[in-house]
Amino acid sequence: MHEKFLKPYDSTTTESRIYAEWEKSGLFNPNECVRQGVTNPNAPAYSIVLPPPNVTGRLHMGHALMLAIEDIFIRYKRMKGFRTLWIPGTDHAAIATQSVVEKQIKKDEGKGRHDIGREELLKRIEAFAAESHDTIVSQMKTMGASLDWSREAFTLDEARSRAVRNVFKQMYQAGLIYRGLRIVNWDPKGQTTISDDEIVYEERPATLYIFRYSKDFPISIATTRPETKAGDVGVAVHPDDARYKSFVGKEYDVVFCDVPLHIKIVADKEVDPTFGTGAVGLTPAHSQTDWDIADRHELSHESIIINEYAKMTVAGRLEGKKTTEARDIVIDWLKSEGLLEKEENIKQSVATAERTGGIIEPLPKLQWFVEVNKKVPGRGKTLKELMLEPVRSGAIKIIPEYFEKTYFHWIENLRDWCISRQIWYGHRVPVWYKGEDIVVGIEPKEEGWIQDEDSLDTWFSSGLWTFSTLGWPEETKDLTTYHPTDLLETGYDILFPWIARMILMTEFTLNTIPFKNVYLHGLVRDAQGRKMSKSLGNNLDPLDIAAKFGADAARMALVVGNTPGTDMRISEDKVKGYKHFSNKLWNIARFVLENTKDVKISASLSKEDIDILSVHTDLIKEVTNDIEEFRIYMAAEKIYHYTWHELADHILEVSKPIFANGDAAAQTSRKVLLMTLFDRTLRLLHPFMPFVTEEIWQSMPTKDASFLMVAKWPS
RNA sequence: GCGCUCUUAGCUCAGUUGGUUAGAGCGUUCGCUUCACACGCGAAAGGUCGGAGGUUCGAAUCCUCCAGAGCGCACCA
Repeated sequence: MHEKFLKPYDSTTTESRIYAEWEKSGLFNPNECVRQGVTNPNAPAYSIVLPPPNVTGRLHMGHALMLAIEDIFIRYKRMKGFRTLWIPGTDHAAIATQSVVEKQIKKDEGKGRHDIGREELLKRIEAFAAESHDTIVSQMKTMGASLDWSREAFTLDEARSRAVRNVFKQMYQAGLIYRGLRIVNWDPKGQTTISDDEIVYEERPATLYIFRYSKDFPISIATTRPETKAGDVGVAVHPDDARYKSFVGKEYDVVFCDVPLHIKIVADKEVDPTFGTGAVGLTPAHSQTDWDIADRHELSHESIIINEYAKMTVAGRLEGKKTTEARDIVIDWLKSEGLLEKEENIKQSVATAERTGGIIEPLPKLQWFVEVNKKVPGRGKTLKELMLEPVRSGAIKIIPEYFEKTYFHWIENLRDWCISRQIWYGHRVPVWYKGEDIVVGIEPKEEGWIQDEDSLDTWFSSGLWTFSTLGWPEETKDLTTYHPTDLLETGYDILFPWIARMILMTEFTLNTIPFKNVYLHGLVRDAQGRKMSKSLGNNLDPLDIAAKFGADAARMALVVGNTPGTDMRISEDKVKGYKHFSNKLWNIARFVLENTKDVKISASLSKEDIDILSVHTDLIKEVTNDIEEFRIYMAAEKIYHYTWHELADHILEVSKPIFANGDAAAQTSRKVLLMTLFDRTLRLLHPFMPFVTEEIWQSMPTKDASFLMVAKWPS
C-alpha cells in the first residue's frame, strides 16, 4: 500500500496534479481515445457543447453547477464507451462586456465611449476579454471539467465570424432578415437598441394624469407621461363606448404647451374603456401600441419628439429638456391653464435595460430584424413554427418537462427579433452600402462601399453555437459525427434568449435540431435562499470553495438532491459534508488495501459474499438507469449512501472478525469481495467525484486502464 | 389578465411518474480516544406529507376547489 493513505486525503495537491495528468494524456479528445485504443472507432458518438460563459470576469457557482452536471454526463458516457466530445468556449457577450469595460473606464478616467474612440475602446475590451478568458479557463480546469481544449471556440473568433456572416447572408436572401423603421427598445443609458428579452420590468409607483389638450377639446384623456402628449396625433376610444361615439372621426387643432397638434378621434378595439377615461392619446412615435393603432387608422408616425438622449425635440418651452423635466413643465402648464382634472396614484411596471438599468424609451429607428412570421422558402413554415415543432413532436425533450409549456407560451407571443445594436464590440453587421446599392455577406472589393456601423445582438452568434463550434460552414467530419448534439445543459433563465434562438438558427441553417435533450438547472442561491450578488456580498467563489474543500466536494454539494428546474441553496456546511466523504473514501481505500494485500481477484466467492455483491449489482443498475433518465441528483445520493452506510458502516465492519479469525476460504472470498465492491464503487462515483476516485484507483490492483476516466463503466 | 412551479421532520430538500411501518443531509439529545477514518463510530427523539372534498381495494403521488409563497409572459393610455 502506498504510504499516502496513511495521511488524511489532501484535495489541493491531488486535484491539480491529476488534472494535469489527464490533460497530458490527451484523452479529453475522442480522436485520441480512439487512437489509443480506449474507444472503439465505430462506437456511437455523444456530444455536448458547453454554454460559453461571458468573458465579463470570473465564473460563479451557477457556472460550477453547469460544469459539474455536464462533466458527469460526459464522464459517464466516456466510460460507457461512447466517442464522447465536450467542446469548450467563451462568449464575447457584446453588450455585457462592453458595458463592464465602459463602466470601468468611466470610473478610472472619467471618459465616455466617444472620448476614447472605436478603435481604442475595442483594444481595451479585447484586452479585458482575453484576461477574463484566461481566468475562466483555469477555473473550468479547477472544477475537473474534461473538456476537449483542442477544439476550444470563441463566439467572436475567425471561424465563428465566418459562420455569422454566412447565416446572415442566407437569411437575408431568404427574405427573413430585413431592415425596417420600427419602434425599438432604445436604451438611452447604453445608447443602443435592445431586444424584448433584454428588458427587465420593474414595478414602480406612478401618477396617472387626467386632462384635456385644450379648453374646447371634448374628451379628457389619461396618461402617466404627459410630456409625450406633445407628440400626439389622435385620440382612440373603444368602438362600443357610448360616451365618445359621436366624436369618432372628428378632427381638432390645439396648441399643447406651445406645440401645435392636429388630433383625430378614432375608434379602436385595442382601447380598454375601463382604464382611465377610456380615451387614449395616440403617440405613435413613442409607443408600440400607439404605432399599431395609428397604422390601422392611417395616422402619421412621424411626430418624433424625443431623441436618443431622452431629450425633447419640440420647439417652445420644452425644447431640449430631459423627459423628466419636461413632465414637470407640462404639468405646471396644465395646472395654470386649468386643464388638469385629476391625478391618480397607480402601480406601473417600467421597462429597464437589464445591462445598464436605463429606462427604455420606445423610438422609431431603422434597424435590422429577423422576421418570425414569414414562411421560410423551401420549408413552407415560419421560423416561429420551426421553433415550436421539434419540441411539440418530442424530437427535442426539455427537462423538466413543464418548461415546455413555458416555451410554447413564449413563442406564441414572439415578435420580430431586433438584431442590430449600436455598440462597437461584437460582430459588425455584414452589410455594405454605396448610395442606393447594398451588398450583404462579403465585403465588396471595389472602392467606396461603407459598412453598416452597427453590430449584431450577441445571441445571433451564440444561436449558431452547436454547429459553428463543429466547423460549419465547412462540411467537417466533426459536424457529421457530433451534430445534432445530445445534450444542452444550462440555466432555465436563458431558455428564451438562447435555447429558442439556437433552435431557430439551426432549423433555418441545417434543417435539423441543435440538440436532442435540454437539461435546465435552477439558480444557485445562498444558505438563506437569496440570489448571490456582488452588492449583498454573499457570492461563493467556486475557486475558494474548491481550494477549501476540494472540487469533488463542491461538485457533490451542487449535484446531490438538486432537481432540474428548481433553485437550490448552497452553504459551506453542505460542501464540508462532502469533503468528509472524500476522506471517508480515502480511509475505505486504506482499509481495503491493507486487508487485501495478497488477494487473487480470480478466486471464487462464498455464498454470502455473492449475495452482498448482487446488492451492489442492483445499485449499479439503479444508478445507471438514473443517469440515463437524467436523475443524476438521485444517482449521486444513492452512491453516497451505499458507500458510507452500506460498504463502510456495515460490510467493512463485519469483515473485521472474518479477517481476524475466519477460515482461509472465507478470508480469501472476503478479500475478493471487498476489492471488487470498492473497484466498482470507484467507477460509479468517478463521474461525480473524478479526482479522489482517480487518485485511489491508480493504486488499485484491479486497475485495467491508464486512467479511471477511460475505464469501463460497471454492469 | 394568461401561464408555470412550490407548500413533506427544527432547517434545506428527495420521494424513480398510486402499492408494505414516508427518506436523506444538516441540526438536536445520549453514549464512545473500538487497532480504516474524531473529516470518526454507535444509539435516539422528531412528520395526521398546506387545508377541504373526490377518484381508487389503496393517495405525499391523480382530479376539483381554497389558502399561502415564488416565477415567467403580456398589458400598463
